[in-house]
Amino acid sequence: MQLVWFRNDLRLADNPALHAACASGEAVKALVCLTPAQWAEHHESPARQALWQRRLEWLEARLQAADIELIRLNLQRFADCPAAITRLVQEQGASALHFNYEYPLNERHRDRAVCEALDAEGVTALGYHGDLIVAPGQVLTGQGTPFKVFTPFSKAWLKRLLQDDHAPLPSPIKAEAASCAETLQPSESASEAGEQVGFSGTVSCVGARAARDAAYPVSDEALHACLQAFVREQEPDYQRLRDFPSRHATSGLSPALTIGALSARQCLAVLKAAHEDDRWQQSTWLNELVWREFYRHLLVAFPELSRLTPFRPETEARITWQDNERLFEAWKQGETGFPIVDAAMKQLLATGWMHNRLRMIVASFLTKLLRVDWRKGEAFFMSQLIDGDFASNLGGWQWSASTGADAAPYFRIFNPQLQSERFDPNGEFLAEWLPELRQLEPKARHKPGAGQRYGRPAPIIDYKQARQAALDDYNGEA
DNA sequence: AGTGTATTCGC
DNA sequence: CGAATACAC
Repeated sequence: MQLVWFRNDLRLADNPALHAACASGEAVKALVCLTPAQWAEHHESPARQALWQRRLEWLEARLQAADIELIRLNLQRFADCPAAITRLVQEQGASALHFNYEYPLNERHRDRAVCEALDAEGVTALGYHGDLIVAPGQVLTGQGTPFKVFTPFSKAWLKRLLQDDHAPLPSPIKAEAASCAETLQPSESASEAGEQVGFSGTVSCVGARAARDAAYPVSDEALHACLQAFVREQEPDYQRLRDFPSRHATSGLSPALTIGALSARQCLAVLKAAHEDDRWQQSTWLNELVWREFYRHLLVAFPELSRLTPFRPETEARITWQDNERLFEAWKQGETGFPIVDAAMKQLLATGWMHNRLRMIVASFLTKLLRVDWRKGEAFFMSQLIDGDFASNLGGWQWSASTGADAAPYFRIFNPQLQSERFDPNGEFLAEWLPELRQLEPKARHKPGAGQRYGRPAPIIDYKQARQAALDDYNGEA
């Protein structure tokens, strides 16, 4: 008997670990380790945990139909895994354990300890790079070193991609009868989406509204319909429309990617299939998937990143973080008095999801204007996001704080009002999340007047002063 | 994946 | 005098 250990790879197709176990010809059982104390330490959000559980139930039903039992080990922390899995392997008489790698350091330590424990029992434990399109270590500079800058990485990544066939692995489990297929809600589902790359996984089907209703679909039928619909109908306009939060022009597949209900490789396959020529290679949406790959490759090449150390410590040494709990609290609650920041935070609090353009705006606001340590923002995002993904979130926050690989220069400070006017020109997004502002003319919503506040708080900082203070601090003039 | 300010251009 | 451009931060 062989075991497949499912983690954030809750899928049947394009799953190398499941594929290998089934290919052995032996009986197969599936395993999950429930480690709520560890998830809490990782600030994993309730929304993400609920999505993972729902998808697990879907997966369990499919596995059962193929006579694959799902075994749940109720543990607390990753450190409990080696002993519990060893005991299980002995009880079940398993000959091998298969799993797909996860790249944060705690996960890698967990997996190494499990491998060593099983090795001592004479049981084979095998890992696979099922989470990535191109495996870590496969994209290197001419000197054989890892890339630290995105643009050359992406060129080398594409070149490496084209050297191999990256067709997704088929599901080793026969398709089920359509009876348990989720039905897609008409019209809304495919268009409400968003994807995240800077800060999170990348893709979901239903955006904001659905998250609030716990209505992100978890069946393959629904997820693949969403992916197909996005690539066919929205991806062509993705570059033009993605930065406007009110347009719902992103894929919204990030929660599914983050828990591995969909793989990046499956996304790529659908994108390629939609093109008869090579133009898919220029897709801006593909570029977002490459960001996801980049941040995972970095995490493998520079394991210390997992300890929340700045990628470039010399940059962070020049920053004095302010430990102002009042300002941090205002940011968390969406009560800063800056409409675009507050609307974005309200969207996050209400739905567990935030448009990526807005993630950049609120992260710049927190790190540059409030000068709150980026690690506080990183942890808060993880605690709220339904698509919380350690590598992407970490990469996004370090990019925003200008401490990361290929980060924004420190002086790149977003002006919240200009960003609002540029990316929500008609004030529609503001009106959706700050209903008090609906009484204002669209153009006036970006900056409520000095006297009348229309039910919104006064700005907690003076933008010009805060911007100058950040620059002065960084330049050593403080 | 930016902003602020000075300078120049064009009417 | 607004738009385009240049450049510093």
